[in-house]
Amino acid sequence: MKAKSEALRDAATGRKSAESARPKAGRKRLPHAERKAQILKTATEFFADNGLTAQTRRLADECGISQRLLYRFFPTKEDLLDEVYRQEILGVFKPTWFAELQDRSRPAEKRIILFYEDYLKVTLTRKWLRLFMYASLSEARMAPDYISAIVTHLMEVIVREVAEEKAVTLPDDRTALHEMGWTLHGAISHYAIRRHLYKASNILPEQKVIAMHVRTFMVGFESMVQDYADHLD
Amino acid sequence: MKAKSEALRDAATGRKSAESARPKAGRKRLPHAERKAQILKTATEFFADNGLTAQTRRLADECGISQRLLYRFFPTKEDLLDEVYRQEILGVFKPTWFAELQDRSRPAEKRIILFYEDYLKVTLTRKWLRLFMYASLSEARMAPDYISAIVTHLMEVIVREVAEEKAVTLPDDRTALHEMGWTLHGAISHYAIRRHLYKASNILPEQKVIAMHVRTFMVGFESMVQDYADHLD
DNA sequence: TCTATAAGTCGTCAACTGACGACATATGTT
DNA sequence: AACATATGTCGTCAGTTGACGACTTATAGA
Repeated sequence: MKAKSEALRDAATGRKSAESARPKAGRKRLPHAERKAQILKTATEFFADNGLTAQTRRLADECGISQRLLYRFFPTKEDLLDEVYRQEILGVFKPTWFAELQDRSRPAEKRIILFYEDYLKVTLTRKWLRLFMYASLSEARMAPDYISAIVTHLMEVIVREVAEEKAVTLPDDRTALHEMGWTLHGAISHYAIRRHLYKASNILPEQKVIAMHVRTFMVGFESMVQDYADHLD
Repeated sequence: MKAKSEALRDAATGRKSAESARPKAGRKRLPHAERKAQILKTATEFFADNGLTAQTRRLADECGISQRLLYRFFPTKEDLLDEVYRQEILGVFKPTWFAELQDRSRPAEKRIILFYEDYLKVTLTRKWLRLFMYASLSEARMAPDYISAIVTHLMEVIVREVAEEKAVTLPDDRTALHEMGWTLHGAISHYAIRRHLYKASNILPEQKVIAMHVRTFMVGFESMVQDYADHLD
């Protein structure tokens, strides 16, 4: 490697100009499970920052261990990536969300706001979002089919709950239901994308944004359903 | 490279198992400008598919030329990437959008729908979106500040136009105005992201989705503004 | 204290990668 | 036909990678 494209390369490899990494002098010899957990934790941040193509040597530096040791825990880099993905991306979804969204002792708007406050907390972090994007972009079968299915289901639940509360009759087309839900979800997700991927500054606080988007969704709900019905070809 | 992580590697490098590429036997010796244009066109697709870390050799294959020839046109890979970004990502924004959005001889809803139909056509394609995402994720200064500024401006125009038509008084906080616009823009952008990045199937046609989201935005506009005012701390 | 074993490192291999000097050839002009 | 020049290729260099065999050493149980 000559010099011209150092910046690009460094970004992709995870190199830091001045070499940070912990003082590898610290304590050593962790038990297997503990070391593995530490590697996974570090790897999550590392790959989220530097992309899935970042190098194992840099990761090892970041962990304060030799590159060889990584291969005592994971047969290949891909296996490591798989485990990071499974734990950090898939692992954060909470089955309780479905139940809570359908708890009709509370008004739907309240339920949806509470859901999104929790949802944003675990999934729409810098770490999660960047990792998810890198995974989505890669051709790997790690692809977000599973997540897509979960979110689609969440959308359907949200739309049905609002319709129930507002006594609105929904169309039979479930795809349309999902798209209606995505109206809200897309807006909120995009807030997170803007914040963590586009590094936007001058951004409103999370709670306010959620409240605003949910309100808009609730108020426009009837006419959205009506509009769909009107546009049937 | 041994064998285990072939799939991952191949995805990142742009290799195709059975080696596609055009029959490089075809006609040769294009004039400078023509060849450069061909390279840029191919490079756009190539990097959109395989990421910014894909290799120059594979790109050369894809172009049907030798790797060396690439360096007759671009001093470094980074320069090539810069030019792709400038042409394909930045180059598609149309200054006329601002004027058209402010043409009050038409109803605001109509203007916004027309705008988004055009906007989706040029920016929210697979090629554009993936490239934009890769660029956003990379630490490179190629970062989307410029785009962010343009879109933010578009948002402000849209919000002001709707407010004018509906005779609604807007808050002074411009950040709030932008966030209101992002309500709509995020929802529509996210539709494209879902479609091209998450490879979602079962998706409603573009026009319908735009109409639905714009309608929801228009109907909920007053209460969104009101809600913002209510939540001032 | 001795030792088995788990925890960890060194050094290296082969393929990959950006970059480029040296060389080859098509094409139009005279 | 001869030539100048732009178009294009070959081969190679040096630094980078994922992967792994061989080796070292801390630590707990006998």
